[in-house]
Amino acid sequence: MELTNLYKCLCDVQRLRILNLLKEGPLCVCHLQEILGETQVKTSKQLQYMKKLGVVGARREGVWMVYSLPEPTHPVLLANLHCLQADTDGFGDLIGDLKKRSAILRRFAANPGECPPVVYQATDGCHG
Amino acid sequence: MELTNLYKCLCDVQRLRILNLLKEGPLCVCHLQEILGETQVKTSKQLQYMKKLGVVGARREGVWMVYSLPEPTHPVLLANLHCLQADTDGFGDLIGDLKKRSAILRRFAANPGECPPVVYQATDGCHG
DNA sequence: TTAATATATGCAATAAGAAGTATATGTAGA
DNA sequence: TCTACATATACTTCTTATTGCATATATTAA
Repeated sequence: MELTNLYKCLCDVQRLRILNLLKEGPLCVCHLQEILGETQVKTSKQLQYMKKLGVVGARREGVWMVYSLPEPTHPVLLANLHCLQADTDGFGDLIGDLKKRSAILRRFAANPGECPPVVYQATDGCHG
Repeated sequence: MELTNLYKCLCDVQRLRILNLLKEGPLCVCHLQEILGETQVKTSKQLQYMKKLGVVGARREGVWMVYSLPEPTHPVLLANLHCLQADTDGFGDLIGDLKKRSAILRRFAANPGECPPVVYQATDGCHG
Protein backbone atom coordinates (compact mmCIF):
# COMPACT_ATOMS: atom_id res chain seq x y z
CA MET A 1 0.00 0.00 0.00
CA GLU A 2 1.22 3.44 -0.85
CA LEU A 3 1.88 5.59 2.13
CA THR A 4 0.06 8.51 0.55
CA ASN A 5 -3.15 6.46 0.60
CA LEU A 6 -2.76 6.21 4.30
CA TYR A 7 -2.48 9.96 4.65
CA LYS A 8 -5.48 10.41 2.37
CA CYS A 9 -7.48 8.55 4.97
CA LEU A 10 -6.06 10.42 7.92
CA CYS A 11 -6.71 13.87 6.47
CA ASP A 12 -10.44 13.68 7.10
CA VAL A 13 -11.76 13.91 10.65
CA GLN A 14 -14.48 11.32 10.09
CA ARG A 15 -12.06 8.79 8.71
CA LEU A 16 -9.57 9.59 11.40
CA ARG A 17 -12.18 8.85 14.03
CA ILE A 18 -13.06 5.60 12.32
CA LEU A 19 -9.45 4.48 12.20
CA ASN A 20 -8.99 5.46 15.81
CA LEU A 21 -11.91 3.20 16.68
CA LEU A 22 -10.80 0.29 14.53
CA LYS A 23 -7.42 0.39 16.17
CA GLU A 24 -9.12 -1.04 19.27
CA GLY A 25 -10.82 -3.80 17.37
CA PRO A 26 -13.23 -4.59 14.52
CA LEU A 27 -16.61 -2.88 14.26
CA CYS A 28 -19.68 -3.04 12.04
CA VAL A 29 -20.94 -0.13 9.99
CA CYS A 30 -23.98 0.36 12.16
CA HIS A 31 -21.91 0.67 15.30
CA LEU A 32 -19.44 3.09 13.76
CA GLN A 33 -22.46 5.00 12.56
CA GLU A 34 -23.87 5.04 16.07
CA ILE A 35 -20.64 6.22 17.65
CA LEU A 36 -19.91 8.90 15.06
CA GLY A 37 -23.49 10.11 15.01
CA GLU A 38 -23.49 9.97 11.23
CA THR A 39 -25.82 8.63 8.58
CA GLN A 40 -25.52 5.09 7.26
CA VAL A 41 -24.65 6.21 3.75
CA LYS A 42 -21.96 8.61 4.82
CA THR A 43 -20.34 6.11 7.13
CA SER A 44 -20.52 3.35 4.57
CA LYS A 45 -19.01 5.54 1.88
CA GLN A 46 -16.10 6.59 4.03
CA LEU A 47 -15.42 2.94 4.69
CA GLN A 48 -15.61 2.14 0.98
CA TYR A 49 -13.14 4.91 0.31
CA MET A 50 -10.65 3.54 2.80
CA LYS A 51 -11.21 -0.03 1.70
CA LYS A 52 -10.48 0.89 -1.92
CA LEU A 53 -7.22 2.46 -0.79
CA GLY A 54 -6.35 -0.67 1.13
CA VAL A 55 -6.27 1.00 4.51
CA VAL A 56 -9.11 -0.98 6.06
CA GLY A 57 -10.36 -4.48 5.45
CA ALA A 58 -13.90 -5.84 5.51
CA ARG A 59 -15.53 -9.19 5.87
CA ARG A 60 -19.13 -10.19 6.00
CA GLU A 61 -20.51 -11.84 9.12
CA GLY A 62 -24.12 -12.69 8.54
CA VAL A 63 -26.05 -9.47 8.15
CA TRP A 64 -23.11 -7.39 9.21
CA MET A 65 -20.03 -6.13 7.50
CA VAL A 66 -17.18 -6.12 9.93
CA TYR A 67 -14.50 -3.56 9.22
CA SER A 68 -11.06 -3.76 10.71
CA LEU A 69 -7.48 -2.73 10.27
CA PRO A 70 -5.63 -5.29 8.15
CA GLU A 71 -3.10 -7.58 9.81
CA PRO A 72 -0.36 -6.67 10.04
CA THR A 73 -1.38 -3.04 10.23
CA HIS A 74 1.01 -0.63 8.57
CA PRO A 75 3.44 0.58 11.25
CA VAL A 76 3.10 4.19 10.11
CA LEU A 77 -0.65 4.01 10.56
CA LEU A 78 -0.27 2.53 14.01
CA ALA A 79 2.29 5.14 14.98
CA ASN A 80 0.00 7.95 13.90
CA LEU A 81 -3.04 6.54 15.63
CA HIS A 82 -0.95 6.25 18.73
CA CYS A 83 0.08 9.91 18.52
CA LEU A 84 -3.51 11.00 18.13
CA GLN A 85 -4.45 10.10 21.67
CA ALA A 86 -1.72 12.35 22.98
CA ASP A 87 -2.55 15.26 20.67
CA THR A 88 -5.88 16.60 21.88
CA ASP A 89 -6.05 19.77 19.74
CA GLY A 90 -9.51 19.70 18.27
CA PHE A 91 -9.78 16.00 18.75
CA GLY A 92 -11.62 15.75 22.01
CA ASP A 93 -13.89 13.36 20.15
CA LEU A 94 -11.31 10.62 19.96
CA ILE A 95 -11.34 9.75 23.63
CA GLY A 96 -15.09 10.16 23.74
CA ASP A 97 -15.42 7.84 20.77
CA LEU A 98 -13.47 5.15 22.57
CA LYS A 99 -15.70 5.50 25.60
CA LYS A 100 -18.77 5.13 23.43
CA ARG A 101 -17.20 2.07 21.87
CA SER A 102 -16.64 0.55 25.28
CA ALA A 103 -20.24 1.22 26.25
CA ILE A 104 -21.44 -0.48 23.09
CA LEU A 105 -19.19 -3.47 23.69
CA ARG A 106 -20.59 -3.81 27.19
CA ARG A 107 -24.08 -3.71 25.70
CA PHE A 108 -23.07 -6.54 23.37
CA ALA A 109 -21.88 -8.59 26.32
CA ALA A 110 -25.43 -8.37 27.66
CA ASN A 111 -27.22 -9.17 24.40
CA PRO A 112 -24.87 -10.88 21.93
CA GLY A 113 -27.43 -10.92 19.13
CA GLU A 114 -26.68 -7.26 18.39
CA CYS A 115 -23.42 -7.91 16.57
CA PRO A 116 -21.24 -10.71 15.24
CA PRO A 117 -19.01 -12.62 17.67
CA VAL A 118 -15.82 -11.16 16.23
CA VAL A 119 -16.86 -7.76 17.46
CA TYR A 120 -18.04 -8.39 20.97
CA GLN A 121 -15.16 -10.72 21.61
CA ALA A 122 -12.75 -7.88 20.94
CA THR A 123 -12.93 -6.51 24.44
CA ASP A 124 -9.17 -6.13 24.67
CA GLY A 125 -9.00 -2.46 23.79
CA CYS A 126 -11.77 -1.58 26.22
CA HIS A 127 -11.18 1.73 27.99
CA GLY A 128 -13.45 3.57 30.36
CA MET B 1 -2.65 23.77 13.69
CA GLU B 2 -5.11 21.02 13.05
CA LEU B 3 -3.54 17.65 12.62
CA THR B 4 -5.69 16.92 9.59
CA ASN B 5 -4.02 19.83 7.79
CA LEU B 6 -0.77 18.07 8.28
CA TYR B 7 -2.10 14.90 6.70
CA LYS B 8 -3.56 16.92 3.84
CA CYS B 9 -0.02 17.94 3.01
CA LEU B 10 1.43 14.49 3.39
CA CYS B 11 -1.10 12.80 1.12
CA ASP B 12 0.43 14.22 -2.04
CA VAL B 13 3.77 12.92 -3.27
CA GLN B 14 4.99 16.33 -4.39
CA ARG B 15 4.25 17.92 -1.05
CA LEU B 16 5.69 14.98 0.77
CA ARG B 17 8.92 15.40 -1.13
CA ILE B 18 8.97 19.10 -0.34
CA LEU B 19 8.45 18.49 3.36
CA ASN B 20 11.12 15.83 3.32
CA LEU B 21 13.51 18.39 1.87
CA LEU B 22 12.54 21.20 4.23
CA LYS B 23 13.16 18.89 7.16
CA GLU B 24 16.86 19.24 6.40
CA GLY B 25 16.73 23.02 6.21
CA PRO B 26 15.11 26.01 4.48
CA LEU B 27 15.00 26.26 0.70
CA CYS B 28 13.84 28.74 -1.93
CA VAL B 29 11.13 27.98 -4.47
CA CYS B 30 13.58 27.87 -7.34
CA HIS B 31 15.72 25.26 -5.64
CA LEU B 32 12.80 23.08 -4.68
CA GLN B 33 11.65 23.45 -8.26
CA GLU B 34 15.07 22.35 -9.47
CA ILE B 35 15.21 19.32 -7.19
CA LEU B 36 11.67 18.16 -7.90
CA GLY B 37 12.00 18.78 -11.61
CA GLU B 38 8.72 20.67 -11.60
CA THR B 39 7.50 23.95 -13.01
CA GLN B 40 7.71 27.17 -11.06
CA VAL B 41 3.94 27.58 -10.85
CA LYS B 42 3.27 24.08 -9.67
CA THR B 43 5.94 24.25 -7.00
CA SER B 44 4.82 27.66 -5.86
CA LYS B 45 1.21 26.57 -5.62
CA GLN B 46 2.02 23.52 -3.53
CA LEU B 47 3.93 25.76 -1.17
CA GLN B 48 1.03 28.21 -1.01
CA TYR B 49 -1.28 25.34 -0.20
CA MET B 50 0.87 24.18 2.68
CA LYS B 51 1.50 27.70 3.90
CA LYS B 52 -2.22 28.40 4.06
CA LEU B 53 -2.64 25.27 6.15
CA GLY B 54 0.12 26.42 8.48
CA VAL B 55 2.37 23.47 7.76
CA VAL B 56 5.22 25.47 6.26
CA GLY B 57 6.40 29.01 6.86
CA ALA B 58 7.86 31.52 4.41
CA ARG B 59 9.92 34.64 4.60
CA ARG B 60 11.29 36.86 1.94
CA GLU B 61 15.02 37.27 1.57
CA GLY B 62 15.72 39.73 -1.17
CA VAL B 63 14.52 38.25 -4.43
CA TRP B 64 13.91 34.88 -2.87
CA MET B 65 11.18 33.40 -0.79
CA VAL B 66 12.65 31.05 1.72
CA TYR B 67 10.33 28.25 2.81
CA SER B 68 10.91 26.25 5.94
CA LEU B 69 9.25 24.13 8.57
CA PRO B 70 8.00 26.32 11.42
CA GLU B 71 9.81 26.22 14.74
CA PRO B 72 9.00 24.23 16.70
CA THR B 73 7.92 21.79 14.04
CA HIS B 74 4.89 19.70 14.93
CA PRO B 75 6.17 16.46 16.48
CA VAL B 76 3.75 14.37 14.43
CA LEU B 77 5.11 15.88 11.23
CA LEU B 78 8.66 15.21 12.32
CA ALA B 79 7.82 11.65 13.30
CA ASN B 80 6.25 10.97 9.92
CA LEU B 81 9.09 12.51 7.97
CA HIS B 82 11.42 10.36 9.97
CA CYS B 83 9.46 7.20 9.09
CA LEU B 84 9.54 8.09 5.41
CA GLN B 85 13.25 7.51 5.08
CA ALA B 86 12.80 3.98 6.37
CA ASP B 87 9.77 3.20 4.21
CA THR B 88 11.07 3.03 0.65
CA ASP B 89 7.91 1.68 -1.05
CA GLY B 90 7.49 3.90 -4.05
CA PHE B 91 9.51 6.65 -2.47
CA GLY B 92 12.92 6.04 -3.91
CA ASP B 93 12.84 9.74 -4.76
CA LEU B 94 13.20 10.85 -1.18
CA ILE B 95 16.80 9.80 -0.75
CA GLY B 96 17.62 11.02 -4.23
CA ASP B 97 16.04 14.37 -3.41
CA LEU B 98 18.26 14.75 -0.40
CA LYS B 99 21.30 14.01 -2.46
CA LYS B 100 20.28 16.62 -4.99
CA ARG B 101 19.79 19.06 -2.16
CA SER B 102 23.28 18.39 -0.89
CA ALA B 103 24.70 18.93 -4.35
CA ILE B 104 22.91 22.24 -4.59
CA LEU B 105 24.13 23.32 -1.19
CA ARG B 106 27.67 22.53 -2.21
CA ARG B 107 27.15 24.63 -5.31
CA PHE B 108 26.04 27.50 -3.07
CA ALA B 109 29.17 27.19 -1.03
CA ALA B 110 31.12 27.88 -4.22
CA ASN B 111 29.00 30.81 -5.43
CA PRO B 112 26.98 32.30 -2.57
CA GLY B 113 25.11 34.75 -4.81
CA GLU B 114 22.80 31.96 -5.93
CA CYS B 115 20.69 31.93 -2.80
CA PRO B 116 20.13 33.81 0.46
CA PRO B 117 22.54 33.19 3.36
CA VAL B 118 19.93 31.35 5.41
CA VAL B 119 19.86 28.60 2.87
CA TYR B 120 23.49 27.93 2.18
CA GLN B 121 24.33 28.20 5.83
CA ALA B 122 22.02 25.29 6.57
CA THR B 123 24.59 22.65 5.81
CA ASP B 124 23.68 20.65 8.90
CA GLY B 125 21.40 18.15 7.24
CA CYS B 126 23.83 17.53 4.42
CA HIS B 127 23.88 13.89 3.30
CA GLY B 128 25.75 12.30 0.45
C1' DT C 1 -42.04 -16.36 -0.28
C1' DT C 2 -42.24 -12.35 2.59
C1' DA C 3 -40.57 -9.18 5.96
C1' DA C 4 -36.94 -7.08 8.53
C1' DT C 5 -32.35 -5.58 9.11
C1' DA C 6 -27.69 -4.19 7.58
C1' DT C 7 -25.17 -2.51 4.01
C1' DA C 8 -24.03 -0.92 -0.67
C1' DT C 9 -24.75 1.58 -4.99
C1' DG C 10 -26.42 4.89 -8.62
C1' DC C 11 -27.34 9.42 -9.66
C1' DA C 12 -27.09 14.42 -9.22
C1' DA C 13 -25.35 18.56 -7.20
C1' DT C 14 -21.57 20.81 -5.17
C1' DA C 15 -17.08 21.58 -3.49
C1' DA C 16 -12.23 21.03 -3.46
C1' DG C 17 -8.01 20.11 -5.56
C1' DA C 18 -4.68 19.89 -9.74
C1' DA C 19 -2.52 21.75 -13.75
C1' DG C 20 -1.52 24.94 -17.48
C1' DT C 21 -1.11 29.53 -19.65
C1' DA C 22 -0.61 34.07 -19.19
C1' DT C 23 0.37 37.84 -16.43
C1' DA C 24 1.32 40.49 -12.30
C1' DT C 25 4.17 41.66 -8.25
C1' DG C 26 8.33 42.45 -5.75
C1' DT C 27 13.29 43.15 -5.42
C1' DA C 28 17.93 44.31 -6.94
C1' DG C 29 21.07 46.35 -9.96
C1' DA C 30 22.41 49.32 -13.97
C1' DT D 1 13.98 54.91 -14.91
C1' DC D 2 14.52 50.14 -17.23
C1' DT D 3 15.84 45.30 -17.00
C1' DA D 4 16.34 40.87 -15.12
C1' DC D 5 15.15 37.55 -11.97
C1' DA D 6 12.24 35.07 -8.42
C1' DT D 7 7.82 34.39 -7.11
C1' DA D 8 2.77 34.86 -6.92
C1' DT D 9 -1.90 35.32 -8.80
C1' DA D 10 -5.95 35.11 -12.07
C1' DC D 11 -8.40 32.42 -15.02
C1' DT D 12 -9.75 28.26 -17.17
C1' DT D 13 -10.24 23.29 -17.53
C1' DC D 14 -10.31 18.79 -15.52
C1' DT D 15 -10.37 15.52 -12.08
C1' DT D 16 -11.41 13.91 -7.57
C1' DA D 17 -14.14 14.11 -3.24
C1' DT D 18 -18.36 15.03 -0.55
C1' DT D 19 -23.13 14.75 0.37
C1' DG D 20 -27.97 13.58 0.02
C1' DC D 21 -31.70 11.00 -1.70
C1' DA D 22 -33.54 7.09 -3.45
C1' DT D 23 -33.00 2.39 -4.31
C1' DA D 24 -30.75 -2.06 -4.65
C1' DT D 25 -28.51 -6.10 -2.58
C1' DA D 26 -27.59 -9.56 0.88
C1' DT D 27 -28.68 -12.20 4.85
C1' DT D 28 -31.69 -14.06 8.28
C1' DA D 29 -35.91 -15.43 10.25
C1' DA D 30 -40.74 -16.41 9.83
